[in-house]
Amino acid sequence: MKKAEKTKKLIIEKSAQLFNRRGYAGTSMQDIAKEAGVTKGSIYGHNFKDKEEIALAAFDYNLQKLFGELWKGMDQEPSAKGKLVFYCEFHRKHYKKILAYGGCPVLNSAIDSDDTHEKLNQKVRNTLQNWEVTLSGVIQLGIAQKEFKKEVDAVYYANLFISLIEGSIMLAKTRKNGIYILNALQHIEHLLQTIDINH
Amino acid sequence: MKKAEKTKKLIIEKSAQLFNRRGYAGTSMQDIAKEAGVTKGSIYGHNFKDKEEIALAAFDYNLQKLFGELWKGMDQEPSAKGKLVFYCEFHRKHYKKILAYGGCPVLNSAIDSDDTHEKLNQKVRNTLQNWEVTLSGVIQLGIAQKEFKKEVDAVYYANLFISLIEGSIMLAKTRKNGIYILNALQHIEHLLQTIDINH
Amino acid sequence: MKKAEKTKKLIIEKSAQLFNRRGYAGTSMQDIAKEAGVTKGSIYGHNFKDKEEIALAAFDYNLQKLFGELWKGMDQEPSAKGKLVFYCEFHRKHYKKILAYGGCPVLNSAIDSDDTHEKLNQKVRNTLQNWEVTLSGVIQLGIAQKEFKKEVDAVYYANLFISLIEGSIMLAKTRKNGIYILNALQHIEHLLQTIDINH
Amino acid sequence: MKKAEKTKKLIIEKSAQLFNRRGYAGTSMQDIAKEAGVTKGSIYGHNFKDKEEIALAAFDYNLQKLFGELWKGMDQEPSAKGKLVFYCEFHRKHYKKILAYGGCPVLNSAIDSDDTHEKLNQKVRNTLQNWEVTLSGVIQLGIAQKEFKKEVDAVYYANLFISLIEGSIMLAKTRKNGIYILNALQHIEHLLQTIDINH
DNA sequence: CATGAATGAGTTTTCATTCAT
DNA sequence: TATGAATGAAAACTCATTCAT
Repeated sequence: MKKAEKTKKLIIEKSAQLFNRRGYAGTSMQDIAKEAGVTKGSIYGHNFKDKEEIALAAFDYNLQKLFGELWKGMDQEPSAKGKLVFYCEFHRKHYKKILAYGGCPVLNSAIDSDDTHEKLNQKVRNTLQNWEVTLSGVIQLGIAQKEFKKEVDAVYYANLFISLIEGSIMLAKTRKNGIYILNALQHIEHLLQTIDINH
Repeated sequence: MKKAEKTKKLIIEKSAQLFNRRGYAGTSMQDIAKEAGVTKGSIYGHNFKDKEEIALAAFDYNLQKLFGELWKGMDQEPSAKGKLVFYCEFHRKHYKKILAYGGCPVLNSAIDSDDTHEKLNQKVRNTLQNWEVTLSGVIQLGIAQKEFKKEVDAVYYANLFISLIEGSIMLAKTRKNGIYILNALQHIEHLLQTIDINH
Repeated sequence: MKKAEKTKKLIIEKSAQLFNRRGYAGTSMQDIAKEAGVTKGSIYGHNFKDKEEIALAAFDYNLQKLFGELWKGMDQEPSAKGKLVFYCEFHRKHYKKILAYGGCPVLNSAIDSDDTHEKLNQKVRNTLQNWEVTLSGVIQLGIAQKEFKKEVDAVYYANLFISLIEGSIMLAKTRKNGIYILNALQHIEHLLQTIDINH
Repeated sequence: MKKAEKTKKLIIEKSAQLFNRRGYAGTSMQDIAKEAGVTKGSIYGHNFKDKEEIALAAFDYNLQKLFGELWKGMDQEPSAKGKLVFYCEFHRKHYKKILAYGGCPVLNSAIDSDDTHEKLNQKVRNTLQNWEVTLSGVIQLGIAQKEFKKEVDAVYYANLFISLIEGSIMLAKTRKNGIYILNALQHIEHLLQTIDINH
């Protein structure tokens, strides 16, 4: 990797943490430059058109950093149930890291960008749609593989899972207590029982 | 009401909308002054020490405006089940207004304030705790009144409800579709069935 | 005294302390109104044209408050030597009060007003001239009354006394130690010995 | 010298004059920017945290500018008497410049900063202490070298000299007449005679 | 007369962005 | 390319003063 690419990556990495913690308006170019150890001027050099472009790249970086392994891991599980159990295990294993990192970047960016930053908002929208598609796809796979009852509404459950996790991350972050996430995960696993074909 | 009080109320009302839509850093005193039809200077003449103080008052105002009727209405219902059904009905009836208003101020302020605005964050924390206490209190009332099974974990369910609603509001706001909220409410009502003593 | 006059006096008294401590630019109309327990608007009522007018009245008030008794007391002494000893005694007795009050208003206003507030500066200039005239007059009286040597330069000594006292007040105020004033007074009294006709 | 250093120096130089003439509160960042020919924003780009930091640097600059040569010159004189005569000569030579510059920055800052600007006040306090130490050191050297009588109280005289000069600068500035300084210097030289071992 | 409210120009400070070197 | 320096607009907040009631 060339130096320019390395610097660009560094700027994204460092800004990503800041954006996740302080939001778009709360993160200054100064802060980013300082954190990345480069000059403000050089950020514009050949790398980024403006602050928004950094924020967009930072969002992608955060997604990959926090959830990259999640989808990979789920892929490795053959059964739908296994995939969804992995989904819960993953969050149970990593929620502390997510909280320490400033919370879920999807939730943070969703709230931060609505009504103000259309492009970032669009990115979040796409992400949430992908999550819905992926999770509901797994559930439908489960139905096809006779793991889950055939009358289960896959999209409905997918979004329940997302709502439970994002809502409980907000609770945990604000109330400084991870139990809310653990309870939400427990409930998701309970739901997996109820849609199990053997239930 | 005196003129000063009227103006003060106006400043809070107008700023409350702006804060809910654009967040703390994204809302300038200029914006507030313009929206309220007063000069920047005069805002400080109305006993507002600084921007933070306005934001704190605005948060209280938003809470009362959007959820004031909720707790009142629940109080009127004698049965625990009735209270919780009212809770769902209320959200079903008002979610469009909430979305149009910029989303749930508790969720928005929770995300906006963490890591940066301690006082507002504390207010949100208190609000979420009150919600937990109130909802779990209703469930425990239901247990006492033999409406709900005695082994039900009241606090656990209370926070599931909160997570589901807040998470789904984020989804609905971002994906511009109220269905996520309706589905979350449906699930809450389903949960109420499962904890019913006659279930 | 009518109420209006009383209020006017109160404004002057309270502002006088503030001006002496914080200077002209450092004292706001807000501060004055608060300290005097009146509204900002009422200050302008029929009392004062603007802030400068208050500062001018406050200067006169401070002069009278801190040094009014000095010139009266000197008047009562028949001999020139007695007058000047009283002058020293007075400062020895009152320097702590002067320091606690924010220092000598003549010195403070002299520094505060030069290059910026012509009218106040003129007032200070007049005051210092009066002091010179009064003190040198006493010395000349002493010469006439054969208390002091006839070749003594009255104006020269008068201004030495003023310089010593004002300079030492600055030292005492800044270094938080009254000894500098006491030493200056001791030196003035020593000088009185040296110009004594019996020396 | 690099451009940045040059600009920084320029900002200090220009602000130093303004602060000495108009005081801290009376000097605005706008004024400084205009005088230095830079934009307000750029001032903060030159490692000045805030206005106070500029004022502190300006004070040091003024001290060096007006009195730097004084202590150097005194160092060159071998005898204590020579040093103190140089001290007087220096002031006699430069008092017009000091008056034109807005007066003595130590006196000005002492009055300007007391009760309000603690850091600047501390700097002034240190300066006055250094002056005391330096002057009394010279007098003690004179005693050691048998130039001055051995019973002379060095600290007492040092502060008399400072009081006389600072007090007379205030007089001269306000009454627009340098004679007060010249008389104070004459008196200091007279005092040097009286403490001379040959007197 | 007195007051509450407002005004608008002012304050210090920060920002994203540009550009000569 | 990279950087130091600059820019100008905008941020939060304060001020002396005015005036309708």
